[in-house]
Amino acid sequence: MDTRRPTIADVAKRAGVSKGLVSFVFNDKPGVAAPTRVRILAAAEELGWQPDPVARSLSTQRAAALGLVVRRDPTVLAADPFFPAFMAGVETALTERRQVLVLSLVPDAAAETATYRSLAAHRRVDGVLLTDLRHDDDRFPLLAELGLPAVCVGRPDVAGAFPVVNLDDAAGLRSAVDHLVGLGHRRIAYVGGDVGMLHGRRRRKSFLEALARHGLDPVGVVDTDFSAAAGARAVVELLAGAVLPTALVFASDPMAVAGLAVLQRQGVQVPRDCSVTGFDGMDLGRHLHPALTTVEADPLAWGRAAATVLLRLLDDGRADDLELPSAALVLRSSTAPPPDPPG
Amino acid sequence: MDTRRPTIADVAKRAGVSKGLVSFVFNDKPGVAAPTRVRILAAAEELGWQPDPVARSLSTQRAAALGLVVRRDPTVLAADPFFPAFMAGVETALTERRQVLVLSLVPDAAAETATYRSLAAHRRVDGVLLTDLRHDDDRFPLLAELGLPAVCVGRPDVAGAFPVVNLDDAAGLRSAVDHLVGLGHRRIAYVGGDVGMLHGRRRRKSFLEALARHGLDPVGVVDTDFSAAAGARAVVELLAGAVLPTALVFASDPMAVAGLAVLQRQGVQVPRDCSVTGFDGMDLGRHLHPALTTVEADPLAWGRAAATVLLRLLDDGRADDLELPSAALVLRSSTAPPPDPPG
DNA sequence: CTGAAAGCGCTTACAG
DNA sequence: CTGAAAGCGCTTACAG
Repeated sequence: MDTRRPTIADVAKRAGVSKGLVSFVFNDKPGVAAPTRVRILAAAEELGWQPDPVARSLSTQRAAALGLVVRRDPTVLAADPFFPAFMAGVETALTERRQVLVLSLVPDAAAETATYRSLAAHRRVDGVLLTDLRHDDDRFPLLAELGLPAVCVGRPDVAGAFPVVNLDDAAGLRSAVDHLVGLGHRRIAYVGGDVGMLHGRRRRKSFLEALARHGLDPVGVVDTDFSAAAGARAVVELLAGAVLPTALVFASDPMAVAGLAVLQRQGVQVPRDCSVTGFDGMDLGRHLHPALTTVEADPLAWGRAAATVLLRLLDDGRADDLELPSAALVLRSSTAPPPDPPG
Repeated sequence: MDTRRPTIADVAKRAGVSKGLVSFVFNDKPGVAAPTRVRILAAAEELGWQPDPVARSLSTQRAAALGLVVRRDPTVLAADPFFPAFMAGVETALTERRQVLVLSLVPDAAAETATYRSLAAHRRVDGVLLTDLRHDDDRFPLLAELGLPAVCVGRPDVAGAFPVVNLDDAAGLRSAVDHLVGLGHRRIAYVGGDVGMLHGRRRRKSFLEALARHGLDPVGVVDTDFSAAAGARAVVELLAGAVLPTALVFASDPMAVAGLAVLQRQGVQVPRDCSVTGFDGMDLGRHLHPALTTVEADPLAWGRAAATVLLRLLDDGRADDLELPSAALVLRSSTAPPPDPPG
């Protein structure tokens, strides 16, 4: 019994054709007579043969792999519900296409750059998914230099060399503000994320704009690094301010959870004395006391879409931008009318 | 200007040697004269050449990639602090070795099997990291059939074909129980995880043994699937029982958080009326009110160790098991003496 | 200690 | 519509 795995030559011999023909069939090239095609497919099937991606890579110069380089502190990453779902979505798109996801978790900017360089130099991936887009993002010039195709997960702030798969945060934040104002809140504060990241920056802007549309100014705005610790500190700071907010809008769920704890610790009851909204739809939020009102997106769909668009870019040399359904407010029990409604 | 990337032939020509010699130098084979070696290295350096992993793979039949297939619901995965840190640890071990991590997130058993088969059939990875070990784990026969090397992250329940990198949970659980008993608790209940998973099963056993050493029986034991929702349900169930626990030991932090909320919702104050301990060291736990007493391991070190051992196995054909420092109890504020100490 | 050559398993012009 | 051959960029016996 031959334990050696079959090669294209075995299939060719069995089908009574040349290797080239077999290759043509498996690459959907035109010009193979239907009966021949059937014979070849049957031979491959019988032998259990599939093209070897490594050999194919050497010929085609394509890796059949997509890269995702995540530069985040593992602790912050662990608290974030986005990535696992996003990756699962990427996965669903890749599997059908016999592609693979190469993941790299890096601690800092230097490691990030080194990783992209290494991925490109060794052609380990054909393209990359760009998440956590930053203001003046140095990955754009880097990828241009490396000639590595990419898609932007979220809208970049520069005219793009790369296709964009966007999911609008603003609408969700607007609903959160509208909801609070509708409840009667006038003294609303915001605990934002990392403004070096575009989504952090945009959520902040969306909050301020939404508030302004009601003719309101924020009672306080604190920028953070998205960590729970920073969220907690921000609340301490806001509570020490001159005018106490009756509602707190957070740019992420982990911060909202930590903020909630600070409020409770200081004897502020949520939502009776102060309302709280989060952002991200962390599963744990629904199991808190009180359950967290938050803004939820669909990161799984986002991941699938981003991978699909990147694959399209690689195949066709171009791909259209894609706009996904917006993030939406999920009402739970951390919001209520303010303690002393005006009027 | 030549934009074509250099190949081994270019390096050989520049150094005035054959391609074989260059290859020997870059694969640390003996038998290259020192001066020649230096000349070759210099030529490669000047040209900025490094061996192309794809071409190398085709010759060596090694992928220079390790696989991690995670079969978990994205929601449960998102709540778990283990994986991001574990992967970051894997990363640190791989980078130095010019290896890459191929990650696959799969929803169910069928997809899991298909993924391992595909990874093996296409030689996309040289070996895999086995996490979330299960009782009677079907991955062992599968990997044996596929001839895919692996290392076990945690101790399997069968005599192993694969090296084991273990981190003992039992000690941490024991400290949690000892701590509670030392505080005066006698009515302790346990909210466990998925007993289909070995760590779920072992934590349960460790809890029961630790309790038995104090001559105590649990007031209740509930198995779950490790999800926050199940943790919440378990607490509802325990609170409806005949004898109320004064302390709850949870097999994971997300369950502990959800359980905490249920207690609070039912007017049970933590830790005054009931103490709570978690498991895993989720960062958010430290920012809760009350901050969660938990059992913490070092998943980053675990990831690095597991990858290192797998690489050793691939290089040498064998590798010794490795035992890491045990998980340890981290005291915070969710534990206190029981409301009515006996005696 | 070194060189020339075959081979890894594909793809893709090129010729017929 | 089909075949023979070169080439992708390495590694590794084999011969000297």
